[in-house]
Order: sequence, then C-alpha cells, then structure tokens
Amino acid sequence: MTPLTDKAPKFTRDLPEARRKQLIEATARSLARHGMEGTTVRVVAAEAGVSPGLVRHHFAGMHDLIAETYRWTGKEVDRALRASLAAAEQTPEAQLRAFVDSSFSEPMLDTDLLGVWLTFWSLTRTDPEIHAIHGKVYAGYRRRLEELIRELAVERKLKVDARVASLAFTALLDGLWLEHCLDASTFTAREAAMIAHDWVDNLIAGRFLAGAKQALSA
Amino acid sequence: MTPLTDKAPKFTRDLPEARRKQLIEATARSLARHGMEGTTVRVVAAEAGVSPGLVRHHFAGMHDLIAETYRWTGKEVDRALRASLAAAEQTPEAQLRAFVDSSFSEPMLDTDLLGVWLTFWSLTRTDPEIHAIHGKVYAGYRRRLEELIRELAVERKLKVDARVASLAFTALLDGLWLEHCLDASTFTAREAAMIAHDWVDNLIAGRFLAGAKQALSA
DNA sequence: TTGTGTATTATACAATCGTAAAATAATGAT
DNA sequence: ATCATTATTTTACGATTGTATAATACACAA
Repeated sequence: MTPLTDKAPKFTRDLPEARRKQLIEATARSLARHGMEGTTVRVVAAEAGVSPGLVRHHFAGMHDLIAETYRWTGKEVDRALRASLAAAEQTPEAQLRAFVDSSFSEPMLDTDLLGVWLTFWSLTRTDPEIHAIHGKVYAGYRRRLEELIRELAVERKLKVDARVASLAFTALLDGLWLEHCLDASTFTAREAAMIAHDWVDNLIAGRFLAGAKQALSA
Repeated sequence: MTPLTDKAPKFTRDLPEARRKQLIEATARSLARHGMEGTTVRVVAAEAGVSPGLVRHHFAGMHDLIAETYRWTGKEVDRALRASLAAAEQTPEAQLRAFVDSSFSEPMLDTDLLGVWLTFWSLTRTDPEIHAIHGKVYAGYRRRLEELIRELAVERKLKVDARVASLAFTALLDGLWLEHCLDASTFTAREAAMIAHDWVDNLIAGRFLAGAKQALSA
C-alpha cells in the first residue's frame, strides 16, 4: 500500500500572496460563524486547512490578520457595488437605484457578511488601527453616493444638501441591511429595497429636507 | 497604626439583588470599553470592586451574566425612551418627535451604549439565547412605533402601511445612531435628528410609499 | 456574646489562548 | 543530481481563560 518510489507530498507550497488570501478568507468565515471570541489562530488555520504556525509566518500576528481581513472585506464589498453600478445605466438615478438593488441582493445579503461587519464595527471602538481602516472604507463609500446625489441635483435642478442626503441614504441602507440580516423574519429584502427606492423617489421629487432649511442656522 | 479594638471590614455584604445589579453594570461598562474579548470574569469583578469568585456565586456563568446584561440594558433603554414619551405631548406626532429627540440625546448618545449594543448584535448571530432576547427587545421597540404611526394615520386620514413605515423608521434611526456613534466626526447628533424629523414630515404629508402600492403585489 | 447562614474571598486546576523557536520538506536553481 | 531557499509543520512555553472547591468572615438572630 505504501508507495515506494512515488511519494505523496505532506503539504503543497503556495505563493505568499495566495496563502495570505486563503487565510484572510478563512478568517472572514470564522468571524461570521464563531464571532470575534471564537476566531482563534487554530480555528482559522483549521478552516484554511493549514497548520496554526503558518498564520504567524504570513502575518505579524492575530491582530494583523484581523485588520487585513477588514481591508479585504471592504474592498470586496466595494468591488461588488462597483460592478453593479458599472452594469447599470449611467445616469444618476439609475446608479442610485442600482446601489439600492445590489445592497439587498447577493452577495450583500449573505448573513455571514453582517457577522464579519459587526465584529469590525465593534473593534472600531477600541482599536485605533481598525478605526482608521473604518474611516477610509466609509469615506469612499459615502463619497461616491454624495457625488451621485450631487449630479442628480444638477440634472434635475434640485436644491439638496448632497452631503446630508448621502448621510441619510447610507444610514437608511445600513439600518435596513443590519436589521434584515439580524432577523430575516421581520421583513424581506424586497421590502427593504422598496423602502429605499421610496426614499429615492422622494429625493427626486425634491422632498428631502425641503422645509427644514432654517433648522440648520437655528 | 493597626487598630486594636476597631476592626475594618475586609468587605461588606450586600443583598443578592444589589450585587447582581452591580455586576451587570460593571459588565456593561467592560463591554463598552474593552469589547467582548476583553470582558472576562476578572475584568468585570475588578470593575465592580469584588473578587472574581463572586461572579459565579450570583450567576450561572459568564454566559449567563452577558445574557442578563442584555436584558438589563434593553430595559434601561426602554425606560429612558418611555420617560421621554411620557413627558411629551400625548399626540401621535409629538410622540414620534419625542422618540426622535430622545434617540439623539443623552443617555442614548453615550458611545458606550453602542459598544454594548454591538456586542449583543454580534452575539445574536451565534447565540440562540441572545437571539431570543433580541427578538423580544426589538418586538416591543417596534410595536410601540407601529402603534404610534397607526394612530397618526387615523388622526390625519393617511393611507400608510404602519408595519412597513415602522420598519423604515427604526432602520433610519438605528442607522443614524449607529454611524454617528461609530464616528461622531462625520455628522452631528443634531443633523441626525434633523434627518429623522424630515422623515416624519414626509410621513405626515402622506409621502411614504405613496406611489409604490403596486410594487407590493408585483 | 455566641452561634448560624451565606455572601465573599482565596486558591487551584484543566483548557486554551497567542507567540516563539526549531525541525522538516517542498520547490526552483545550479 | 545536489544544493539552497523558505514555506510549512511541529513542538513548546508562559499567560490567561472559565470554572470548581474550600476557606474565610460579615451580618444577623438568639
């Protein structure tokens, strides 16, 4: 049974880049399934199918791996969003609609993503490095929305504070996304999308903060 | 220096109820400051000024203490909200406005509260007991809002789906609250309140899901 | 003042954590 | 075919985790 001449490798080597990616993806899966406390060096290694020691060979430590996983997840979400927008019609409204639709369909609806995101939000409060990453991720996230709303305002000749509108929009999307993923039994992804589209309807109709201008200087 | 007749007690006894409350509050502070991973039996005990062993004397275990802290925090938030509503005018609109205002002022704005809440949200995904508590807390939370919107609709003769409207409202509030507490530099609590009040404005004007009825049955 | 209950502390223990170091072996170059 | 590189595994260590148990001593009743 034991091969004499032919030897089966005990493990296969991989390029550092590829291995790092595998470990990052394993970390994301672990964070989603077991949370922060359940995500240990050994669990991640087992999930990736490698030995625990390999983690410290490719990353400075567990903390570094977590931070790197945040950066990767952020880029992944950004990539999915960007792809949806690219596939849609290149008008401000169509882009906003595409943003809504992709926010409430795969792979965004993956409840695992929320698990990962929640631990990052939680870490944001205590960890300065994670906090910095969070700032960058959300800055890009909102900058794009703000720009879309600004273009929409010009196109439709609307008087809207693009910054505040983008804040309201992201808050609504995040809130809907959060609560749907937390407990999908309360409302469907379709209802969430409907609510968000309705917000866009009102924005286009010039009904966002239409009568509250004086509240700003009050 | 050492007192001969007068003896200083090494510790003071307390009623189980009082001690449990102290430990729960210490747990909340620890969750806010150090997150889930940093909240250990010893840290909580130190925060409460008692010995680590006392935790297991009053609670079945660390997990039980966390769950109990969720129940307590949920009631505490509910109490603060209820007090604000009671102090406000007893009309549906005034009640909704009070709900908004108290959501973006002390003690709700306490960034520590978000820290606690985030760990609970995170636990909701993996822990069945925490998930059940979450369901109860949010059910009451939304039931009150749904009822207020229903009353508002009757009073103003509006055709609104109170259930969906309450979902949108809580999502907007939670999203604004979450993102403001995560990074207070992006927008102020006042702006958050302004956005939420604007949503109420549009609701009263009958502009919530005004043109999307057919989308429901599509 | 002397007991009695039990809240509280003190100590101990097995399990698991992140990390460090050495041993091994797969892979490409010579 | 042999070597050198280094990705990977293996083993080990100190620190910390939650929990269990025993010892202590506060508070109250008699």
